[in-house]
Amino acid sequence: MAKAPKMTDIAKAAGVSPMTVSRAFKSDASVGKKTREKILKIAEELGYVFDSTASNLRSQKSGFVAVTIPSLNNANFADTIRGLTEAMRDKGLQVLLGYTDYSIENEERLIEQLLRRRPEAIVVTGGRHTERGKRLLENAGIPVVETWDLPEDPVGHTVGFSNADAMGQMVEHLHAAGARSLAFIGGDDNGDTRGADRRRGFVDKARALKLEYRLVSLGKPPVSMREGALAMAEILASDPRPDAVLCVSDLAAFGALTECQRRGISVPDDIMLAGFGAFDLSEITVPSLTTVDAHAYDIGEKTGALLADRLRGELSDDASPEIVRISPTLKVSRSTAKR
Amino acid sequence: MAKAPKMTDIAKAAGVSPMTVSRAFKSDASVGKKTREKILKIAEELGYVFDSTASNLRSQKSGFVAVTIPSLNNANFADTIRGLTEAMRDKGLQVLLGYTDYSIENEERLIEQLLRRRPEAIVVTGGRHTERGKRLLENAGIPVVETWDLPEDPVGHTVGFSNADAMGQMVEHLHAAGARSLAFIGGDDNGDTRGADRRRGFVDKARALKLEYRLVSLGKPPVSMREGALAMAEILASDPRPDAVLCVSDLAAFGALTECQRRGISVPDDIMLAGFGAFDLSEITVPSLTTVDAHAYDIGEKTGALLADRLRGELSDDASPEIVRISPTLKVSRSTAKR
DNA sequence: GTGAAAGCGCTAACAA
DNA sequence: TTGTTAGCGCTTTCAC
Repeated sequence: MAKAPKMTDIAKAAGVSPMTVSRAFKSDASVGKKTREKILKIAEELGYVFDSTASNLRSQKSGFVAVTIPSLNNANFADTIRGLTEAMRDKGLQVLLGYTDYSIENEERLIEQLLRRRPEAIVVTGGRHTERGKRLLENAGIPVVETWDLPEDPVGHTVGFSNADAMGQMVEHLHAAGARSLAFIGGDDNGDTRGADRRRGFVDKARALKLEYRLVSLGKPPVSMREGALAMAEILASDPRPDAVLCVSDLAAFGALTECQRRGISVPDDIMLAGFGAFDLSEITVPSLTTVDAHAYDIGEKTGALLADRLRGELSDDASPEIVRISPTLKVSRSTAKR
Repeated sequence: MAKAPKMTDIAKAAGVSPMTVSRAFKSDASVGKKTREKILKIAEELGYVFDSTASNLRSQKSGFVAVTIPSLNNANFADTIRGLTEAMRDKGLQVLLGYTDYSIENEERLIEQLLRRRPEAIVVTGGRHTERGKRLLENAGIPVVETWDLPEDPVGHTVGFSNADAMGQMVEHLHAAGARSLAFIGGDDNGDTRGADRRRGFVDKARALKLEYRLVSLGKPPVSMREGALAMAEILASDPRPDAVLCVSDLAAFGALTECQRRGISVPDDIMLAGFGAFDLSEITVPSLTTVDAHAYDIGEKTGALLADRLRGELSDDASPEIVRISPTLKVSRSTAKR
């Protein structure tokens, strides 16, 4: 196969200068209409593929927005990425994605790796980082957005919500539904700050309402369906049983629900059950799960909109770190509705 | 904030040439141990971040492997990406990911966009492409891998399996389990070739075994849990009912299962049910779902291994397109085990 | 609307 | 082990 043609090859073939070819590939540049058509036709015929690697270096714009999420295999984060990708697409920006497996040490390595690609902005999940990770973000010289959280000391912009408050609302709902003793199924502390915040919100609100409560913690995050089932088995074996079980995610809640099904325990009549995250399955389980919709897609979309603004007006960035608060919605459903 | 330091700045500060700094950042290059340590220390102090954008241009190596998947929000594809990412990480290669929403027109646009970044290889899901998409792949001048399928006319390498055969095995299993009339829940044709192949495998095998069968098709892929439930509702309303229902994915199967639960229909006693994909939930539902494990993670890992080989020995590539056959495993479980 | 010259920040190739 | 020179394929800048 012949060597891949470059811009000068197209220029020669079209009888114009490389600069004109370059302009022909930008939609807004000033090129004669016929000239452009001719150039694009020749380029297609020769199988020319624009080299953004060179363009990026010269123009000092990569067209990337770097993003880190804890896990690919999580519908919530996938939705956020979709929202972000779609908000960016029109602006000609591409998402460069990496996952951390819920480890801030991995996050640090990932951030460094991503910054080497010279993204125009970086979006991270959560507000907890290693010291060096945080320093890398601060010194990156590009807009930084922390999502899915409201960090106390944000690095840059924020698009998120209080996981603790959202879980607190859930506790209030269960209290109103008649529950007086609760259990919380979640992971250990390490890594998943959102999970830890939810647990904290649970504990604080349970105390405030003078409810009995207990915590069932499993290994490191994310808590799987299977672990949810194991935790529920433990809870069901206890005496007295709690009136309601709250879970760090719908996946854990679903696992817990199946354990009830296996044992012939009725949800919500024998025990109420709630999840977090409004995953697809929460709507279709029997009974459907009460959960919290954190509006994952919106988080991505609003992050994209925020960045689109910032990347337009050059200077406007360090001027004003922005905080976009998302309001999670409590979705009450059958699993907490005693008949 | 001061301007970001570049290699020459580090060189000056360390009293060496830029070339030595460059070498200090490659793990295998020949630099004095003390020199390297000094350089790395200074770089860290000055907050230097290596610019791979420039490196890529000069060395004509991007360090990217481009990957397209139909959807981010699918645990199977997420697993494949994890497998691929982990196989690549050691080789210093990064995955550049894009999703097509199950549309080969989107795929074409995506391929073009990805190729502009000059990836060192490209991995696509499935073997069906637009004409121009296929041409782009053929002319890309880099290794191409098609996955999750065994295309009749592969562009380059293949790491996949026959979706039709796998579903055929499932039909055989149900036949052996005593089913004589079957139904298949799946999507329409457009886009999801894997789904269409599974349906074809279902039909062919059902005919070969002289089983009665029917198809329940829903909108465009992916078939959701909700659609699975709707399809099952339709099937349960029919008379006579089929003995077994096969679904294009575990997600559809789970939706179908919940519909049975809602109506007090016992799976497997009243009707047998099977899915595809070995999603997490298949193990934990009540009853657990018979499914096909396509070894999604392996697909990614083996693709990574294949590419690592090809990207090492320069010439070995166009020499021999490789076909790596994955053997899906039938996972028989409670949902097809009549008591 | 188009072109010429210079250079983005690294590293290949060669030299010492 | 270290340095020098040139240049990767584009686009900025300035000129016409």
